[in-house]
Amino acid sequence: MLASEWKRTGMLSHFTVLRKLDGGIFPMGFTKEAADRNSKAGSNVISFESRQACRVPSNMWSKLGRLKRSVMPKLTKGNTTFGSGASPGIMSCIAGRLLCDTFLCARDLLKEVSYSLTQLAKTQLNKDRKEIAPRDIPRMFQNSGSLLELIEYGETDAWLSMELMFHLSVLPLTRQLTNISGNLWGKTLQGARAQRVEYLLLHAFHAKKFIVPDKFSSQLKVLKVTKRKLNHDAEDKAIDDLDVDDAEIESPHNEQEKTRKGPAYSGGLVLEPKRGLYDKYILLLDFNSLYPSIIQEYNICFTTVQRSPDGSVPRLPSNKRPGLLPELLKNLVERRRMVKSWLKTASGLKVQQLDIQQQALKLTANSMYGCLGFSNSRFYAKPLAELITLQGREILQSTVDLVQNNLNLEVIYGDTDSIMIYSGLDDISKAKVIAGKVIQEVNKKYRCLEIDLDGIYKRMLLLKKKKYAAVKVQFKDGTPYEVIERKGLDMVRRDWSLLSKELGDFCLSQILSGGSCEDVVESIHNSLRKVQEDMRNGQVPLEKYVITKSLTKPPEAYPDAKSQPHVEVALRLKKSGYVTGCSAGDTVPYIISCEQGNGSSSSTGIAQRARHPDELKTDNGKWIIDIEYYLAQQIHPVVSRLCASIQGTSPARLADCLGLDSSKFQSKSSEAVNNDPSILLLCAVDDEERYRGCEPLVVSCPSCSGTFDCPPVFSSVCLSISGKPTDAQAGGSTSNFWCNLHCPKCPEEGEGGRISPVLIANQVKRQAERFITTYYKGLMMCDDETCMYTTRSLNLRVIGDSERGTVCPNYPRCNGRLAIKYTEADLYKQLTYFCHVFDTVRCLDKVDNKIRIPVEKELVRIRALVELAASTVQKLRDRCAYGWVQLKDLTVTI
DNA sequence: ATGGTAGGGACGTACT
DNA sequence: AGTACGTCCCTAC
Repeated sequence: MLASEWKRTGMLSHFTVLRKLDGGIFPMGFTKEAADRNSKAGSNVISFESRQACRVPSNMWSKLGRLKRSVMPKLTKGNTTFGSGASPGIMSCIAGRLLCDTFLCARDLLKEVSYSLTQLAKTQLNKDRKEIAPRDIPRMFQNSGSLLELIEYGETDAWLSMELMFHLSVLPLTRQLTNISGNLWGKTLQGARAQRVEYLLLHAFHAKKFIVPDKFSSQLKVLKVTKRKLNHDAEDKAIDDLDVDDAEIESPHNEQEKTRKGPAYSGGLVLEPKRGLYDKYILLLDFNSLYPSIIQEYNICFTTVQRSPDGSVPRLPSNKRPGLLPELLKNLVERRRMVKSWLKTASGLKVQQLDIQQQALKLTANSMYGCLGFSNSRFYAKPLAELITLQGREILQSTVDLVQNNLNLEVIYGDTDSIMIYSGLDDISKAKVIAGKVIQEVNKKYRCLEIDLDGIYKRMLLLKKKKYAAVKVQFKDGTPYEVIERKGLDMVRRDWSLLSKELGDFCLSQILSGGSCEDVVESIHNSLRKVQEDMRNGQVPLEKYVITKSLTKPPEAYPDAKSQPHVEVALRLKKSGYVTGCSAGDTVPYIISCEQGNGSSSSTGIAQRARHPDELKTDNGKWIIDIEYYLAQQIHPVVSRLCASIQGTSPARLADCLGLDSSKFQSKSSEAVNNDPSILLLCAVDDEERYRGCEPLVVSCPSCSGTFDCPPVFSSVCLSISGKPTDAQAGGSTSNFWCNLHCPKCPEEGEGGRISPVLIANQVKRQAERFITTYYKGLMMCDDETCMYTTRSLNLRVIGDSERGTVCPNYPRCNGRLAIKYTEADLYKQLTYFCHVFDTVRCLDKVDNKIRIPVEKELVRIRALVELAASTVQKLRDRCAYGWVQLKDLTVTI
């Protein structure tokens, strides 16, 4: 139906049933208001139930379903099913009726950050939904006006769910899928994909007079396996009356699959990407429906493939007579081609119907392979699935070889069924010619398989396997326009905060803008500064910091959710009454665990968890939450992150600096760490500061025991690394990497005199400590802008005449004067310098032995984090006033 | 009861 | 302290 049709008044009717809250009454005037509305509508649109909840006459309740029943089934019977809110108990109540769960459908058909009704109404239907917190409901029962309002919200929710169903064309699509496969519509609506393929194959094999495999329940399988084992033990070779291949049933249970689903066989080939930013045309070619095509190309079927008894991958069939599977797929493809041809001349509602039909045909063809590899499928055929993926890998590899070796083109990436070719051309029409040539050459080799041009990228940033972005050139009526495509990057993932994603997306758009390197860097820096400022001023909405994660299992599946903090939270929310129906697939706020490490070993970094003795108390069955404790928990990730930024700092110490109760951040760190002065830097870091005039870092050489100054220009500390020392032992406490900073007194060759980052880091720490306890009283430095001379007052050597003041010893090159600074700022400056060197040393990227993070940026980052933490504290405090804290781990990376 | 594998990345714990 | 390895989540295909 068109929307205009079902939205017509009178097409749909509704009613609301209302009951009192426990121990409550209906507000004054409500009864009359409801009666008025009913008489106005001509029917009972509002009816209220003054008696106990759910007291339905025993002859009535089963009318919900089409099966007449006298005993109410247990509604919670069975697991609180995967993803769905309806348990088998509930399903049995509505037997014979179709249940369309728009939450499940939306999750299947759409890509959204959240699948809440509010979010979907906004993005799909462009409608605002009012959210009512459960805690507000009692208040709304207090007067007639607000109660009617509440009723309206409830009715709106029902309406929105239904509108969503129409919007997503759930019914037409599932009906088509069901018609194609010949299964039950109700099952398709539940999302039983494997069953659709099962029925499709059942019908096809039955029509050809094959005997189909038996269907085993999982219980039967277990029984059979144990029985078989017993038989083996007794060396009893008696024939089992339920005979099935040993390899197929036993192996999944025997091997790793017992411990939750490792892959059972190998899948698609992913090429190692040639990373980089490409700015000339890139061709994206991919095979159309690779796996269905392979089945047809090589005639892969139960009826054709000869399986080897040892469970190895079978050989390709030599049988030329088409098997059933290829025939079935061929049929689906042909039907789809026909539907698509009708589509060209169709109009109106017919277009929509045909389009859905072709979608359904494609979905069916594509899901066949997956079910061959599905261990619980009636048609489970691991050898076939393996053979198909093996062919896929070989086809991709041979295509790459052809393109590279015979056509002399550069393949920069490819995944399962696609290759990307860097043309190196500025001219799109020439690039297209190349694409045409490749397509021609590749397609020559195959009968059914077909490679095609899937897109042309103008620019592309290739970062890692499955992580890239590109400017895609598309055409509308012949005129080109550009779209940015993002694959696998942070901003397409749901588990990053909005702030981080927006910022990342902006940076990406700049990088792909084609502007000069300087402009791009400038503009990215500007945006980072802007965000930093916004965060400091509290202009970033709290929601942008929030991270949410989904549950893959129902909360009940985790009895003591030690390693699933979000699940633990979900359980608590449920118990506290705020969330009534939390189930797998729900998105829950991510809050860190209350558990502390087991204490038996040190953990990576200093991210120990806080624990408070009064964590949760129960009083008359109600949960009492220590707000301060939760506050500490909320901030703890932030604090830990900061600590990780500046090694050697304890959460407690940092909490102290941020004005928090440090006892709630107590970790097992040693006293020495707690006294580390680097924490003091946090309050003083200023990105405007320069370190000119700071006391240089003194490094002692491990070989000759002599000392020398670390270069005062910090970028020169950021040297590349000369490689691993030969005796570097994995697992030892020494670093595997070395700066090419070299002791000037030791010979250049050999191992002597090389300085490791760890050594520098230790020197920095020691010197910073010494500095802070002894020498901070006075610093003398030259006031000449270009001069770097600094000295401590304690060992001052002065050149010049005392009447004119103290002259810089760099005389005669320098005419500056030495000024004595006693300010605290200088202390911070010096410490900042140490910190700077320290962090520089820590910024070694072990992947390609290059230092990636310029020191200035690191400082900006630390400062931003400190500011963020401080403002977060306040925001969290505000939030706590309402009860549950919803702010999550902050992972904004500047 | 309710298709597949490959892979990145965060995080936690055990081990050396 | 550093590493190895497993779990979880989400994505690409």
